[in-house]
Amino acid sequence: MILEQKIKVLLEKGLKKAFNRNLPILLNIPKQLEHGDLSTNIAFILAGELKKNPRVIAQEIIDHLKPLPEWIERVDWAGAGFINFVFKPTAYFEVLKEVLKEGKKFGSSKTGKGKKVILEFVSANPTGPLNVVSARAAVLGDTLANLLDFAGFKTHREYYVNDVGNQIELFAQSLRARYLHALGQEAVIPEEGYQGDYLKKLGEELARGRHAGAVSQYETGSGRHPEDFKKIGLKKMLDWQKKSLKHFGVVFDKWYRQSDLIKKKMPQKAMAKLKERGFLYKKEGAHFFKSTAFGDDKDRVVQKQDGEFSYFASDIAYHEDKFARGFQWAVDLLGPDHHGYVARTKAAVEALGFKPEQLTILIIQQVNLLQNEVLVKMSKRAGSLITMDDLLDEISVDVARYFFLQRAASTPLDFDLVLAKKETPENPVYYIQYAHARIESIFAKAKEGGIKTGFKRIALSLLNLPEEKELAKKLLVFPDMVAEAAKDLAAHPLAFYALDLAKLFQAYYSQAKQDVRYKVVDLENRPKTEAKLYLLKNIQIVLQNALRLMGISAPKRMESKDAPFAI
RNA sequence: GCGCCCGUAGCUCAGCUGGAUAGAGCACUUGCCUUCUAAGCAAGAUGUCGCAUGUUCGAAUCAUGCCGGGCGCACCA
Repeated sequence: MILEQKIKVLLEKGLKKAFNRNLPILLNIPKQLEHGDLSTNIAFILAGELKKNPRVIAQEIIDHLKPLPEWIERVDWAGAGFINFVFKPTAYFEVLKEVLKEGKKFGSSKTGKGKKVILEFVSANPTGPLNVVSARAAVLGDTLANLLDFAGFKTHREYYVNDVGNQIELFAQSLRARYLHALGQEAVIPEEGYQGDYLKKLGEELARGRHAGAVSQYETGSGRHPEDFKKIGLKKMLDWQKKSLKHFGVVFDKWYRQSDLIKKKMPQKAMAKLKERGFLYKKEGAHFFKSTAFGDDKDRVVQKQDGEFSYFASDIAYHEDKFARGFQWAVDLLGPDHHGYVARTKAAVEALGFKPEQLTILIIQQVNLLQNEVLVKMSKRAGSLITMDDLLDEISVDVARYFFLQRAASTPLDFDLVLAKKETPENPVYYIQYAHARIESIFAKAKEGGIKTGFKRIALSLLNLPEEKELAKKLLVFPDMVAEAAKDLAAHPLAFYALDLAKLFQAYYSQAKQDVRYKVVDLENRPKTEAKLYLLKNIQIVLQNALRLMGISAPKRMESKDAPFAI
């Protein structure tokens, strides 16, 4: 909070005068209103050192804070020795001018100092449509990128395409089999291949093209070359994935192909570097990376007995390249099945000569898709999966995004499709959007009454209801929440914050039914109306900022009132 | 066996750089629509914060051990 800094300085001076000490001061906002606006436990910390009663210390500190700035009403100690500050109510509303001035930028900061950060997320195999787990990763990664941008970082969203290796071969073979089936020929889908319906359709599509005689660029001689299936299939899948992601509001800056990396011989180069640094050795015909030197459980194969590089070798090269491209910080979002990867990847980064803190790996826990409380088993190869697209057939992007953002990445997510649909009417996201829309319509009402909303001279003392102070407080805490969330790489505080703020507003608004003092638009009392609108404008700005960071729309009207959630 | 995540209200989860009476959403009960959208509001009930020990003036929060659940431990990607 902006006022917090001022209190800190005040306390520092007081400490110096009273005890000649210089301690880091922690302030927090008490849960109980009776405990004031800000409180500190500094007396407890000093008590240990000075061997004195914290209450006595607290009193001494308070004595040395005088004279108090005019915006502080009083300071006293309470409980076992907490020092509590109580502000004059107008202090908050005064500071709200900052919110108005900063508008869209309110809450942003320069803490990132323009540091270049690459976020890699989703990175699913390009062998099929994206499932709901990818959806979670996509929404979280996208929101974290927004958050980091807002906090002053320079972010880059990247999708790593595993277009090399066994899975792709199996995928191509599966597609080829489907294609041949469509032509009435015998063919077998590999045992570990991809059974999904989408490949059947694609195979048929390709076969139709052949019969029509329209397509030939993929054909060599009499039939399609096996490589073509890889190429065509890959393109189709990537286009599909891009489209699905776009529907979720997620657009990547770059789709980075593993095959490009291999073409450029980057694994070789990275391995050479590791060797040079002494972290590579040969055993039983394979090359190992000495990841145990950096805390991994065991050393990892980077070049197999058959001479091929392992997937991990490409990954090492990929991370090397991230830093070579000038990113100072790499954030990887991985699925829960990849958490065994954390130690070795961090080890690789360190072995390549980078600092361990330059790579942050976030594990996103699974999404348990439930249908009537029964777990839906998903397997891409078997073709039984609920895709991102399916999800958006059921619920809106706004709801989906909010749903995924409500939970910490480390928490598994239970998602009952039936329940999600049913719960839609009470979904918090509509509640938040409603708060925003409601403010909009209040402004429309005010405009009708010819109320000016330039906010030139606002009589702040007219904002004298306790809820108004609470609202202002909540608004002023927004930048701290954003900074904290960015620091923790956590998006869920945004979701909770928005809900809290909406809740405070809705409660405040509703009081007007019982109590005219709460009525915003009052043409008989224009100064009061303007003051309240000033507060509401600030609320709206902050709601917009919070929603924008989450990639959720801030509608001016809530439509379909009569049949709110007919599906 | 080793490693990672989780265990907080009936359900799903916040809170966890230790702080003063542990929160939200959903579900439940009871009220409230001549007044800026009732997609709403108010009131009510519910907790051995998995268990134990320790550190501390103070522990849901930190440490250690245990119990329970999930996931991972490939020369696959």
